[in-house]
Amino acid sequence: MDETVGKFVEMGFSIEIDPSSKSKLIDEELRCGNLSLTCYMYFSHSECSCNLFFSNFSGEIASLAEVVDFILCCSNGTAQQSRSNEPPPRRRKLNTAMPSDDELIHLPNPMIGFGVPNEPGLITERPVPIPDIARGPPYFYFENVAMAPKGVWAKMSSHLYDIKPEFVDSLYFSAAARKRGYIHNLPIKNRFEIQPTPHYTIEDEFPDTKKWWHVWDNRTKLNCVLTCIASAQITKDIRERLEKHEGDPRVQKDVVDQCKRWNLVWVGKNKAAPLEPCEMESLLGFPGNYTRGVSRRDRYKSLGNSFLVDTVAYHLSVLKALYPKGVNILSLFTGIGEVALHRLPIPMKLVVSEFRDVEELDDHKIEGLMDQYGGFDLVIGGSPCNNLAGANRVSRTGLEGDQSSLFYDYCRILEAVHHKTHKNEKVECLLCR
DNA sequence: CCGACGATGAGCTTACAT
DNA sequence: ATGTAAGCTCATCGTCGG
Repeated sequence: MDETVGKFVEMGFSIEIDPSSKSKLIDEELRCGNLSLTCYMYFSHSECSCNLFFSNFSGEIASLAEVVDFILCCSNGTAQQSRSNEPPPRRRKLNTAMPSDDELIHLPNPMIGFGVPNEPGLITERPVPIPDIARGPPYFYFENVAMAPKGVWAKMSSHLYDIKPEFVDSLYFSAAARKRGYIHNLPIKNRFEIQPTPHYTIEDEFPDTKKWWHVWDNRTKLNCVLTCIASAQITKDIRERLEKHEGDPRVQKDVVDQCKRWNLVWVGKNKAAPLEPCEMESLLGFPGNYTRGVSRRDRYKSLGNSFLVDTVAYHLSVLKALYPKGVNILSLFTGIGEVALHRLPIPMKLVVSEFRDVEELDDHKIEGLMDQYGGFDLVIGGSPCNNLAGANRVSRTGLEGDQSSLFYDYCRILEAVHHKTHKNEKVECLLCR
């Protein structure tokens, strides 16, 4: 690794490697005349190795010929980095360091992670143990969409101590599906459900819908709650079609498809409507009117971006025995982890959350907060899924996307907390002696 | 400016048939 | 083993009326 970097330095590139970071992606654009390559270096702390990738101007993996041309051009001494005066050309981000087939992470079926209440398949030992370096405290809990583009979960795992993700569909904790992956270093023994237990079917969750529910609509679970809902026009069209073509099985199938597409429930005669914000709150395990105070549209948006409280609380429930006096929490990207903890009930000594911008939370600030409050027991957060989510037609650009790349800030902050925690431990040990 | 609406598929999975 | 079909998804953008 050092040799490779050394050669680049000889060629006139200044590639900075942060020695405090154990795992890092360096994305540097190199230019030479009219040639342009992007260099990706990816460090894996599990393998203590460095992988080097190049992409060409189009964002594809550069051919050997392109790399050779570039190096020859550079050796004439005309190489420069793009940070100079002129703006860099627009380029697509490369999906870097795609793992090979045997490294890809496949989604389990059924999607129950290490087990869920009321279902067989519960295990209390991880099939792949947590590496020593990642053993808590500090504990961490990271969340994102399960069905991310290929290779994303393998990469996120490699940046989080190679801990294998736990994929859980929250339909085992509610009346709606929600397929999510969680990377965490929590114990998995002696988890427990929070009370009261949730409603597991649409009928139990929304009893008023039962009398309007058509027999040919055999859904018992809703689909994943998204950030947008159907317009009133769709409800109107469904009603008109059903009244016009009563009993037509083809129309009925189309209607059910629409209901699945837009997550509609039957709230009147032939009236299929989207959920109200307060109904979504209940479905996701939040207190009533939790998101009240902003526009309806914004409520839907934040609810679509939420955790499912009962799922998260089930995973976090093991903290109750570990921290009977309360948990110091650093919450990133979202304040929803706190709700899950409120419902446990685990006493919370502190929650630091809702940072306007995680990028502003640098190592210095983290150390200051930890000195001030006595460290963090749990770092919880779900990084932005915008560029990973299947519903995104415009910019599903992967982990390096504009929003989703904030994942690396989660890693950075976690690493800083980790580092500081262990540094303090050492001081304590010396004092003990 | 704010909020509601409609148009905009791909990428990945599983299930099933061949 | 391989092909085919069906199903699902923490969304974004421009427009338009208030």
